[in-house]
Amino acid sequence: MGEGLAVLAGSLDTVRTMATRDIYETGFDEDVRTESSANQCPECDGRVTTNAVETVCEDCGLVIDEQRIDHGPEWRAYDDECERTGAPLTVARHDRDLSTEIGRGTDAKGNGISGQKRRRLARMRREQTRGRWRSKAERNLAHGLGEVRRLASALELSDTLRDQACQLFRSAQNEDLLRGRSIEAMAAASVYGACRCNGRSELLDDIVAVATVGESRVTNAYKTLNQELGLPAKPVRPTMYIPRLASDLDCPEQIRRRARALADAAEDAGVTTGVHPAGFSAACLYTAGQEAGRWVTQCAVAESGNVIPTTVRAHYEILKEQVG
DNA sequence: ACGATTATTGCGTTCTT
DNA sequence: AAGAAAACAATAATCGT
Repeated sequence: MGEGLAVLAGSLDTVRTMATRDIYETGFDEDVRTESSANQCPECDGRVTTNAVETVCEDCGLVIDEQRIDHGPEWRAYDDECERTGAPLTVARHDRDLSTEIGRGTDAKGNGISGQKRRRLARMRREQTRGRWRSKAERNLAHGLGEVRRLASALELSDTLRDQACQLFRSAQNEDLLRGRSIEAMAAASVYGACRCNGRSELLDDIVAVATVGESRVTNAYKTLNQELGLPAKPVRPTMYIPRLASDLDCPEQIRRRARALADAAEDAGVTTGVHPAGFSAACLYTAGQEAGRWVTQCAVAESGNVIPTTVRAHYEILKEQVG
């Protein structure tokens, strides 16, 4: 009995430890990305990975190719109830771009319009504009999607990613997550969520930098978004910080490559779970610098990674063990 | 600058109300 | 079921060399 309890206590301890180390490791277990060693980034010769939506350089973040999914037109049998045709729908506009615009000046044949007819058209246009938003919710949706589009454009995200963000915003509104939160905050959170779900290296700071609201509000919105919708967000990995920190420190190409290799090896070895990604990344750069003969100090890399030298030191020790 | 030691923080678990 | 508390790992702060 006593022995059994001891064993149970031991296993519980292990479980708890693992749970604690899981903070930065939540999300997908399997990595859907596949490496294509044949491809190299034209900008920096970095390694290139391809996922479901795009091919992107891991070093500089350059998007090399997008794999758009085009299922072609829908061909259906005659006994199907409906046929669909026309321009593709988009999730990026509140009315999916299906609304009618009433032009001015000319009719369909390009002839001029005058007099009574013009006044009638003007009235129709006014009513059309008034009736465009059937409800407050729809108005909010249009506002939110506009903001998402603006953010996506400011961050130079791909159309695919932008549409995912728009879809997230729609879901957020459908789940009534906007209550008590600003539309701008949820829009920013949607963009961030889309980035995280695709394993992109954009950080919260990057989104906040172009957002119109403060970081805390975006954080709050993203938290609820993540909780309520159960986002398949991928963990933030140390390798995501390497290019950022490297350019921040004017790092030589060779050292950056070495730091990447170190970070990759560490991730494979599973020693990066539960640690501050930026801190570990900073340690990788420091270690690579040491190997190449004292390139930067611990303090320097720590500062650019927004951590303290102690943290860099702790991971530096681990990296030395790894190498040796 | 680097290393060692101590303090703080944030987390999930577990016990309690 | 919700909150308090003890326990733990990672990080920050501090001091000494």
